[in-house]
Amino acid sequence: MDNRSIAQSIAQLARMSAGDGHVGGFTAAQWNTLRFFARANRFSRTVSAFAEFHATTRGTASQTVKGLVSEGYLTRSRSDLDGRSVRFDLTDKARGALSHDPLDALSNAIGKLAPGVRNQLASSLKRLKEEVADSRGKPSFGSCRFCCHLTCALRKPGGEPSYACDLLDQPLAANDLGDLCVNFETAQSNTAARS
Amino acid sequence: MDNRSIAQSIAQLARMSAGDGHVGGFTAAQWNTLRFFARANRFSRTVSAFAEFHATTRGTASQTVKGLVSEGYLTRSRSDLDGRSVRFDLTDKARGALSHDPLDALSNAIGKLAPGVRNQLASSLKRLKEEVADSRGKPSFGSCRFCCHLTCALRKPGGEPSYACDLLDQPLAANDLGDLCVNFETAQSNTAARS
DNA sequence: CAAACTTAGTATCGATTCGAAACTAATATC
DNA sequence: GATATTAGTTTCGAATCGATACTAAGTTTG
Repeated sequence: MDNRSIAQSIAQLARMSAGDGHVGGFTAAQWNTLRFFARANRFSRTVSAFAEFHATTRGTASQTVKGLVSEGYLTRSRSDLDGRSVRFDLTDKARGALSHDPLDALSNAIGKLAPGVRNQLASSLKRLKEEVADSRGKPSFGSCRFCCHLTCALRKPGGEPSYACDLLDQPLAANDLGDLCVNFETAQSNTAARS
Repeated sequence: MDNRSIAQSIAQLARMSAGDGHVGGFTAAQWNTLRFFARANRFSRTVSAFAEFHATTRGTASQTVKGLVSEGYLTRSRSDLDGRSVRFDLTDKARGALSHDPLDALSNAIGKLAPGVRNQLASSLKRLKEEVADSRGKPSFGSCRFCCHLTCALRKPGGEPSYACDLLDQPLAANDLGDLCVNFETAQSNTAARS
C-alpha cells in the first residue's frame, strides 16, 4: 500500500464519518465549528483560531460562527485583555447536540482497536499533523500537555502541581491541559529554539 | 488521548492537507473526483460509485463529473454490457494535474514514518474504514487484492497466475489488483457468507 | 410478454458555503 | 504620533450541495 493510498484513506475516512451532508440539523461546517469550540482552550476559542484550524478564511469562519450564535449554540463575549478579541463559548444546547455527533461512528470504531494499536495510531496522527502543518507553515493545534510552553510548578512537596503557559503567561487548570491551543508548539524537536 | 480526539485528528488532518480551498485551479470536490477516478478500477469509474465513495448524491456527483469532462479531464464512454452505465476515464491532462496534488503533503509525511509504523497505520485505517462503512451500511471501497471476490488460478506450474473477480465474472490484470472497487468485501470475517 | 419496479445517469432549483476583498476598530511598532 | 498589524465583520459573486423530478435501460413478476 503506497503513501498516496494511505493519505486517501485518511481523507475518505474523514469524509465518510463526518459526512458532508446535513446530519442532525447541522451542516458539515457547523459540526466542525461546534467540535472545535468544544475542544479549544480559552485562548483559542476565537474566530481567527477557528479559521486557522478549519483551514478557511476568517470571513467564512465569522459567518459560520455568527449563525451558530444566532441559533443559541455559542455565546459571544469580548475579551478584557484585548479589545479586538472576541471569545465564543459553547452553550449547554450545543453540548447536548454534540452528544449526537456523527463523528462518533469513527470514535467508536477507534475504541474497538486494541489499546496498543490505538495508541500507535494516535501518535502517528500527531506526528503527521505536525509534519503537514510544518510543511504549510501553519500551527498544528496540539494540546498544552505536549506543548513546549507548558510550565509546571509544584507548590509544596507532595501537593497539587500548578500549571501555566509561559507564552501567554496565563495559568492553566489541570483539566484544561488536554484542550487544543493555537499556540501549540511541540515539546520535542525544539532544535531551533534559539533562532 | 481519547477516541474522539483521535477521530478529530483524522478529520483535521484530512482538511489540512486536502485543503478545502481552490488549489491549482481545482475545487476540493474536483480534486476528490480526480483522485477517485485515478484509483478506481474499470467497474467503479461511474457516477454512482463515485457518489457512494464521496458520500454525496448522484446528482451532485454528476455535476462535478460533467464539469471535469467539459474541461477535458475525464472522457465519457457508454458501457457495452449495460446501456444505462457510463464509464469515465482520466485523460493525460488529468494525470498531469494529479502530479501536483495538494494531498501530496500528507503522502510525503506518511513516507517519512518508519516502515513498521507506516504499515501499522495503513492496517489501522483499513480496519477503521471497514468498521465505519459497516456501521453505515455502505460499501468500504477496498482493493481487489484484499477482496473475497478475487480468484486466482495458476495457468501452468511456475507460470504467471491469472486473476478474476468472481462477483462480476470478469478477468483482472495483475496491476489492477490495487485499484479501488465498489464491490469490495473484506476477505476475512466472512462469517455470514452463507446468509 | 407486458406491467411494475429498480437502477444509472442527468437536469433544475433554492439554500448554503466558500474565498476574495473592502472595511472598522484596537493594538504594536517605529 | 504616524504607520503597520491584527481581530473581527460585511458584502458579493461563484461554486457546491441536497432534494426532487426526470429519462432511459435493465429486472422482476404475474
